[in-house]
Amino acid sequence: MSPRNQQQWAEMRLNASEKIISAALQVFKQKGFHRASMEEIAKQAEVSKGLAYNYFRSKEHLLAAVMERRFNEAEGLIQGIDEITGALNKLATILDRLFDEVKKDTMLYKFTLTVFLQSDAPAVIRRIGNASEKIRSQWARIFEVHRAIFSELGVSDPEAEAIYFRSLTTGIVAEYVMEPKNYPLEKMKAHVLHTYGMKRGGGD
Amino acid sequence: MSPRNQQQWAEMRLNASEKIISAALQVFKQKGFHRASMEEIAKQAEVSKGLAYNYFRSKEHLLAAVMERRFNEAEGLIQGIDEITGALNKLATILDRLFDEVKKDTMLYKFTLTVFLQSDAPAVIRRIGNASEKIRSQWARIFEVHRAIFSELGVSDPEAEAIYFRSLTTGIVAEYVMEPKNYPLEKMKAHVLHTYGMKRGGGD
Amino acid sequence: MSPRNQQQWAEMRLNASEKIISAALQVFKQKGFHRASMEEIAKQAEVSKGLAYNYFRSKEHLLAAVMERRFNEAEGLIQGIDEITGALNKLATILDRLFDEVKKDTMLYKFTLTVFLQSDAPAVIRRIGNASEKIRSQWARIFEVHRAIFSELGVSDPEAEAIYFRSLTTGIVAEYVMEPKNYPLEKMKAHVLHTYGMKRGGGD
Amino acid sequence: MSPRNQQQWAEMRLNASEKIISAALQVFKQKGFHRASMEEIAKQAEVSKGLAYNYFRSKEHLLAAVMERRFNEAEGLIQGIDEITGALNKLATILDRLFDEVKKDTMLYKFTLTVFLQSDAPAVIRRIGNASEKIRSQWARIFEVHRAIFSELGVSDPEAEAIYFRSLTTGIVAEYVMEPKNYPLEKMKAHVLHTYGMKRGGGD
DNA sequence: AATGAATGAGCCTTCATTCAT
DNA sequence: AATGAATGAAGGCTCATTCAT
Repeated sequence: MSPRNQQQWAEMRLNASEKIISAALQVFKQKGFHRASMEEIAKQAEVSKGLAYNYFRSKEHLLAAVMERRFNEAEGLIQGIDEITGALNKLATILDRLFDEVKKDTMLYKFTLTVFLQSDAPAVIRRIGNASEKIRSQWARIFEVHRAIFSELGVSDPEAEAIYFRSLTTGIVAEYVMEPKNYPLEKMKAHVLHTYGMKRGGGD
Repeated sequence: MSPRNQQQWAEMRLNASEKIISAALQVFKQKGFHRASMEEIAKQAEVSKGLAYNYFRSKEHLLAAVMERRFNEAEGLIQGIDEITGALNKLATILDRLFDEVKKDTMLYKFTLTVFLQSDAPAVIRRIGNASEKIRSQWARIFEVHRAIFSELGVSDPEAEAIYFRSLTTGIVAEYVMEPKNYPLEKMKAHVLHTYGMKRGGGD
Repeated sequence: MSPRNQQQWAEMRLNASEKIISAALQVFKQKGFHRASMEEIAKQAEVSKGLAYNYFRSKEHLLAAVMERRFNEAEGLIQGIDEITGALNKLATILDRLFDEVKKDTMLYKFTLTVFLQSDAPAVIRRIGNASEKIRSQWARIFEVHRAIFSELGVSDPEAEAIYFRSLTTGIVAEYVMEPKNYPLEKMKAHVLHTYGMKRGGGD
Repeated sequence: MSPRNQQQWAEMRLNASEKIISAALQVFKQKGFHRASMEEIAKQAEVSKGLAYNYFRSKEHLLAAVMERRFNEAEGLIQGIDEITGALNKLATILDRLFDEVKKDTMLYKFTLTVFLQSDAPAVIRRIGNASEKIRSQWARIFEVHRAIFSELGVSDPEAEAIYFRSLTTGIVAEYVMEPKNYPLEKMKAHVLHTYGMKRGGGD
């Protein structure tokens, strides 16, 4: 009743909610969305199944929350990028960060890609609203950064180039997560940078 | 002895088998592997559930058969490519074919990508043997064609370039199937060709 | 934290669990293990199918639980036997109790024997652990009582005699449950006692 | 059409029928009645599933046929027993033969016992007629031999003794097949003979 | 007589979700 | 807020049996 209690409650809620989202991500990464059960997620979160349903109306809503958080974290990829001098350096930094993360947490990226490719999952997320808007805006912000870099690089159609770049990195990540053991990630990174380096040189 | 001769039996088996595989692909495309039920697949194939299990030991085996057939069809992408003059033309043809197909049957490519990204599906296919070998060899053949083209293009490291190219096309396809309405597929195709064209030009 | 306290939860679990075990035994007795369906067991227990799986991981685990309880009840056969004077009286009491039970609940003994003879069932129970140990120790305790009685009877090899006795009673029960209408159970009981009586008599 | 053809057909029928019965017994022994599938039985018999159904109207009818043949073979246990001098020797011979067989083909006896104990199987066999009568008469003949032996032994109630003896051997076999490794079959045989030997001695 | 493709009922099991407390 | 017992709808899979040839 007292404001303090309310705050405590709010914190508990936050904590529990966060714990559940984290647990869900863990289990989703291991088993994929369909094979993950609310039972296991709740257990992993050290929380009752009922509580999970207090916070998230359905398994799909929980997925949406997981994806939303993922996108919030994705901002790290472009954080402080403005302070780096030189478009190529920016690009290199972005690739470094992305590929490092992909190597460190391969399953995470596998899972994320799967969600976006699932016949129904993206639709689900879109439908779920709340998450949708945040994800969309986050996505847009990242894209904008890319566009700016290519603009700085003096590319003729920076928007197209940004889409091209995103496709390229998506593809590299996708191929990597399919067969991490055999995919020459570092070589591909060098290849990408080399390509853009040549372009810049050639464009002058 | 036999009321039907060998050939007749074989034809019956093949017929039913093909019907089931086709139906499975239809349903997989619509719902994804997990949401597709054997019941629905059988219904789509106008066949009893039991018969499906007569031909495929499990839903996963059916998936493997579907994927195997997909890869057989994938050969079309590189068919007769040798008769085309000029590495760039070959590349252009491959991209034309691929992107045409992706546009015509977007769900098919979405499904295929999903299968390869699923946490467990690739392992499944690998485990299922029979299919595995054919897929692997088909995959290798396509890759070899790519490599040869880049070799012809005079690229310094054709193998790396082939991997890069595959990643690039995978990424473009992936991004396209995620949002077909908004993705500038044609522009990207032009971009890819332009990129390689510049390279060739740069080589002059 | 908990809406119910530990004890309440435990009681609920025990209640439902017991209801399911009892129902399972009923259905197993009527139809045998293989013909009994979880559906029917749940219905008999006035419980949902899902709940049964909440308590017992599989039909086989349920069987193990049923058998474990049976063995706990089997202790009744030797309860208070020490307080009876005279080895022959002890033997007579054991036979009385056993045959009375067999007559009262013929199907139960039929079922129990079947379980132990099933090609796979004993292996199953052994595999299921938990139950296994209790059953084994219970079995051993009963055997020990028999051995002691024959020891008291002055038989030369009490252990062999105990095995012989167990085989004999198993056989009588088996033959009885096969054709209860026609098997002269009482006469056989008298015969057994007479046999051991003669032995004692012969010792005089 | 010609008599010769008819005979050939009859032979083929006999052969196929016998092959199927043998195969069924093999599979039943390994898996038990319920886990055995007509598919596997037919395969084992190198015969089509359809043919099996030409000979046996149902799986249960096939079981009945299997059991009937078993009983025919069971006659071997008492064959030529009349030519042995001395009731005790006859008894010893019967036990030798039985226990030898049980040791040699434990699964066979396990299966047979299971069939008779199954909640429904005996009823099934009874219901199936044809087999029933043969089995019943065979059973009666064996019992008669036992009775005669005990009569010769000078036992006061030979019929009761025969039932007792059958129960005893049933029990020994049952206990043995449950745990062949640990059951002292030879010792029990000696015990049985010793018991009857004492009786004879005591009866003088 | 003989084949094996085809059927469909039935079974075990899982799991998202609800609900009384 | 929190618990976990309880539900019931599916879903994968098996298998006895039928049937056209």
